[in-house]
Amino acid sequence: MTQQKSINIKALAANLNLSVTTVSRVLNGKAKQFRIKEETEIKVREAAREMNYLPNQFARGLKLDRSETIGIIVPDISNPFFADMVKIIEKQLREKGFAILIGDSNENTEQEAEMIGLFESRKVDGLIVAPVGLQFDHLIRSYGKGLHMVIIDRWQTGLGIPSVSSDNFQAAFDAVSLLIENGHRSIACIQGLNDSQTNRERVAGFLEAIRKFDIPENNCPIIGDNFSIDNGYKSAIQLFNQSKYPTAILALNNRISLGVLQATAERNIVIPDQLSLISFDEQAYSAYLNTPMTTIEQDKYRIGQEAVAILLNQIDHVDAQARKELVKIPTKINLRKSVAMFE
Amino acid sequence: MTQQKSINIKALAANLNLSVTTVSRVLNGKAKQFRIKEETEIKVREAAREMNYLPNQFARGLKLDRSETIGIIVPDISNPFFADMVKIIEKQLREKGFAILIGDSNENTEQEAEMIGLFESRKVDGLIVAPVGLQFDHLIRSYGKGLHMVIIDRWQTGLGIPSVSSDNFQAAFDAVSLLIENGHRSIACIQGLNDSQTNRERVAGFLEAIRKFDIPENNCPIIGDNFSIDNGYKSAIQLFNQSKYPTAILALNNRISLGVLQATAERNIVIPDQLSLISFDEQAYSAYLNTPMTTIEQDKYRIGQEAVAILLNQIDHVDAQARKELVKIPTKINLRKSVAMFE
DNA sequence: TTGTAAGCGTTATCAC
DNA sequence: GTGATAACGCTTACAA
Repeated sequence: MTQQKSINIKALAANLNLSVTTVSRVLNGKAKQFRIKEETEIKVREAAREMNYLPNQFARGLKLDRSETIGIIVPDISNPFFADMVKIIEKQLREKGFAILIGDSNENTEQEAEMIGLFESRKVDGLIVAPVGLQFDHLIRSYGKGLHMVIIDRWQTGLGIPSVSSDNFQAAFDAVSLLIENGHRSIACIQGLNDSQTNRERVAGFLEAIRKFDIPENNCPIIGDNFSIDNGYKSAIQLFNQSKYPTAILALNNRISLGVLQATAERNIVIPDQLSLISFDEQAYSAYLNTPMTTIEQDKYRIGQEAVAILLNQIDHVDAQARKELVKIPTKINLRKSVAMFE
Repeated sequence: MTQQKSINIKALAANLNLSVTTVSRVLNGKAKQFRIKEETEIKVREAAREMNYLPNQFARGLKLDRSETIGIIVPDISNPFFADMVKIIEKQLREKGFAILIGDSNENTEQEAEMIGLFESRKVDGLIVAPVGLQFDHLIRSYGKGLHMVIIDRWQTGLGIPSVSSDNFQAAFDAVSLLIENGHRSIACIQGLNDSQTNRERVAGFLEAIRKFDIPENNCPIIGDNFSIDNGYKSAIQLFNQSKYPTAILALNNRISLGVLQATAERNIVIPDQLSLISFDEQAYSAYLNTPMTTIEQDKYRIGQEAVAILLNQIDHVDAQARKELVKIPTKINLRKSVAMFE
């Protein structure tokens, strides 16, 4: 069975004894502008609905050089953070009539670049991309060629491409301040991929808080090297093997804190009695753990909203000069039982 | 800044002093077929790469009535099950050269139907859809019109549309059998949306196991009415309020079991000492909970693989008659510490 | 071995 | 108020 040709504007016009021009005008909302009889307009609209007319977007796109389609590329859609981002962005764009092409780069820069080609040849009107984040030249090149683009989450300084990201520095700073205000004087940071911008900022916020409150840095180890469960587990075990381990841990993402939980269960360390824990990334389960976890939650909704707004601005040629290079979105802390007053 | 026109086949041909025909043939891999000089072929390929030629898919699609694009519609991409499905399907289809249009129906049938229109006008070559699952006529209509389609997860009997789904009956049957073999004689089932096919099958499997082992049905309450955390929580509390509550719970999805966890924490019920628990849906956190949870894991990879295979078959007009209406994919149990020998 | 030209379904320009 | 027609960039039947 082959896809049945759906009706086209020519057939629709023939059916109505009208020219394609008139039909096209009505269907594009230009009836007033061309002073088309109201009677005609109604006839056209009704027939279109009845005959289930759907404009062929190939023909439309070819003529208008516009697809009403936006591409989204994320490094891993099975990561709930990105899945949520996609959901939010898809909804907003669909409400504006756009369709969404999705790409999962699988944390692979080469695939990311390939996808951009795939999307360019499908003439996307713009691109929202959460890059792998280690190389950016292909992005810069496409943006330079005139492809409308917004980067979310994993930006980098000096890219020249509009970006939207959480205020990771402030988030870490606030979380650590909270721990300190609760009496903690020895706080460990289990970090992720060292040369990602995200990690750098979170670590910087951690350190800044330590310094501001004059906590000896020696009491506050920064360990770990990637964003995996395993790294969280191993780093925690490493801490627990010391005679006097820190009274609190800041985990720089949700995988790391899962690893920490595994380690505490194994060592029978009770949270928060023997260890306080704050983790980046609110998750569906965060509130339902044995000890509900205090988390740093990113405002995905606002990140998506800003990204969409900036992209549509680019597409509409508006505000070309007023664009900020980086929009920082504040985070919030979900205070739960995994943080206790120490001493 | 407007999107810079990328080079077209005409310009490319002019640059090479060749006709567009020849260039088109080379680029479509028909060089042999038309006995184009190898020298010419190489020249063309090099120039295309150098000048960064990308075929305009509007023009191509208009001519060929084919988009090399597949639509995927899911009811909620923030649900990790569907996010994983999308990841798997996207990868497989991209490897075959397809781009993916994504739609999130937000558990709303009307939006689902609207999206199908959006995708049809973009001339998707086919559709993989996990429907909301309460109404199917719009799907049947589109499929009847010749839109290639595969349904995953939430199928229904008698649809006439090829479907791929986990063997929910067998999964529940196996899980309950396991509990019974571990000495449990009073097992509760906390169910989800009552009139969804998925729920029906899982409950049927639960009952079948109970009967097969001659467990009194009175000892095995089936309660709950939707797939939410809250329903899991309330149902569990309802059970715990009885003087003698069941020794084991089967939770029909991951949200429900989160609610159960919340209730056990609140009531200081220790898993598995006082209660065994098996939950549908393996999750990232399942293995890292205080008591690692025994889960029923769906084989998303195989579901995706089968769905893609069936869809591509439809598109290639192959095997039109050999198609099965429903492919059932076996599940597996991840045995962890939340199930204990009772007595 | 390569080229010419028609046609896919729209929209926009110009004409009436 | 409405219509005829060129053009968008590609593939392909037919020519050479």
